[in-house]
Amino acid sequence: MDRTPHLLVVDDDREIRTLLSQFLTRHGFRVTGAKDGVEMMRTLDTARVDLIVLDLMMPGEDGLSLCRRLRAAPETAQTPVIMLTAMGEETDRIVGLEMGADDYLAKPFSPRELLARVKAVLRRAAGPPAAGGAAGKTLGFEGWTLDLAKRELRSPDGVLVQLSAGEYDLLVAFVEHPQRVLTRDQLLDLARGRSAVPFDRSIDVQVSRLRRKIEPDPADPTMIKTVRGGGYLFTPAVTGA
Amino acid sequence: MDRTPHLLVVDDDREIRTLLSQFLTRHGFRVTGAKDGVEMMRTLDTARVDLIVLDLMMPGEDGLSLCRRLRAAPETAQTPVIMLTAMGEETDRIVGLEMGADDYLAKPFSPRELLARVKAVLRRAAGPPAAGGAAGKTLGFEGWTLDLAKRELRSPDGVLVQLSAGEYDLLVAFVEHPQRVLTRDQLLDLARGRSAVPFDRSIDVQVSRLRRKIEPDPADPTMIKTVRGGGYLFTPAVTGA
DNA sequence: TGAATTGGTAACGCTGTGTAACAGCCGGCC
DNA sequence: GGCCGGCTGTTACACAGCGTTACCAATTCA
Repeated sequence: MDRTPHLLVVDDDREIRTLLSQFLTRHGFRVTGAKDGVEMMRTLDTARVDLIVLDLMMPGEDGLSLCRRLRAAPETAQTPVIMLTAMGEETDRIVGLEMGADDYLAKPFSPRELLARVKAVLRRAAGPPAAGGAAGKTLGFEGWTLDLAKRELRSPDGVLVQLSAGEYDLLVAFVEHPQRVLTRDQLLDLARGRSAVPFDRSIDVQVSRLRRKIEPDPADPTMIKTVRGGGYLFTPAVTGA
Repeated sequence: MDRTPHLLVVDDDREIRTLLSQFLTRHGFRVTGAKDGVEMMRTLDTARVDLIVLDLMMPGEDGLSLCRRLRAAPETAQTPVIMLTAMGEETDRIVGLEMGADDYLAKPFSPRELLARVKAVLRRAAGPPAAGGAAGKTLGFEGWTLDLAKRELRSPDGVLVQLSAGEYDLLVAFVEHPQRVLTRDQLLDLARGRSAVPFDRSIDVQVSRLRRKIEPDPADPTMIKTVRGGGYLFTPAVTGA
C-alpha cells in the first residue's frame, strides 16, 4: 500500500535539481531528476510519474513548450505540473493561462512552499470525477482484449480471465510499453510504483504467475519473453481500440 | 451531501474556453463551456449550474446584456456570475457590478486568481442553494436505475430494491465516480463525510452488504470490483438519463 | 569442463480482504 | 418509559494475493 508518489524534477541547473530532490526525498517522495526535455521524456516513457516540477526557463526547449507537449499527449495529459518561474509576478499573470500548469511558483521560493504545493496538487489530482475523460479505453493484442475501465482481460475466445490486482497491473505495464525491453526496475515502478530492493525477485515471480494465465505454453513463452541480463519483453503489437 | 460545483464558462474565444475549462477541471470543478448566449441558455435549461464565468466582450449579444437576462429570469436570478473583461477601465467594473455580476476580473489574469474568486463567490453563495431544480436526475447502469430524487434503486427487471441509507450513499458515491479506483478513504469521505480511523473496516463491510443486493453473484463481483491495495472500482458505464 | 551467474517457480509466511456474528445506537410503537 | 427491530461499526476468523526465500535448471564465463 506504500505507493509513495513519484515526482519528476525538471531543471537545467544541476544544483537546484539536487537540492530539490534531496529535500523532497527527505519528505517521503520518490524523486527523479531530469536536466532537460529529452531526459524528461525518456523518464516519462518508462516510469510512472505522479507529478512534474518543471522549470520555465531552460536552454533548448523551454518549460512552456514542454508543458504544452505534456498536455497534448494522452499519456501525460492528466499528470499534474507545477511550474517554476524566475520571472516576477507581473509576467506570470500573462503566461499563466497559456501554460496549462496546475500551479506555479516564482523563484526564489522556499522548499517548504514547494512541498506544500506538491501536497496540495496531489491531493487535488486524486479528487475530480471522471470529468477528465480519462483512460476508459480497451486495448487489444493477439486477439486478447484488455478493458482498462473495468480492469478485465478477455482471451481470444471471449472468456474472462481472472487476474489478481498485481497480475493486472503488471500486464498493463507491458501492454502500455509493448515491443521494448523493460528492466525489472522499470516494471516495478510501472506496476507497483516502488523501486527495487536488493535481490528483489518479485517481478520474476509475478511474470511467472502471469505467464501461467496468458501464455499458451508457459514453459515456452511467446508473449512475455525473457531478455537475459535485460529484463522482459512484451512481443505482441497492441492496438488501441 | 454536495456534488462538485458545476461551472459554466461563456467565452467566444475557443482557446480561452478550453484553457479555463482544463484548469478549473483540474482543480476539482465540473466545467461546461459555451461559446455564446444561445449555448449558455441551452446549458442552463438542462443542467444545474452553480456559477457562471462570463466574458464581457462577445460578438452577438454581449456579456452585459446576457447578465441582465440572467438576473431577470427567476431560475438564474440567484446564480453567481463572474465577469471577464479585456478592458481595464474602471467604468467596466462599475457597470459590470451594477448589472449584477458578483465579481469581476480584468484580462490578462492568472488562472489562480480566477480560481480564488470562484471559490470566494461560491463560498459566499453557499447559503441559499434552494434553487429548487434539485438534481432530481436518475442515473442508469447495466439496466439498473438509480433515482436520486426518490433515493430509490430499481433492478433491470424494474423491481424496487430496498437499500439502507448507508448502502444508498455508498452506491451514489460509486455511481458518481464510475470506472475509477476509489480508496477506502475516498469512499468514506464521499459516502459518510468522515475520514478513516486506524483499522477501519466499515467500508469493506458496507461494500459486502451492497454487493449482496446488487451483484448477480456476490462471491464473484462484476460491478464493484476489489483492487487489492487500492480500494474498490465501480465498473459499469453510467448514463445520466 | 567446471564455476558462476541468471532466471523459473514451488513453498511459505505476512498482509489485505470477505463476511458472519455481535453489540451499540436510534427511531417507532405500545 | 420500555420494548423491538433495523442499521451500522467492530471484531474475529478464514482465505487469497504477494513478496521472500530456496532450490534447481539454463546459460554464460573462465
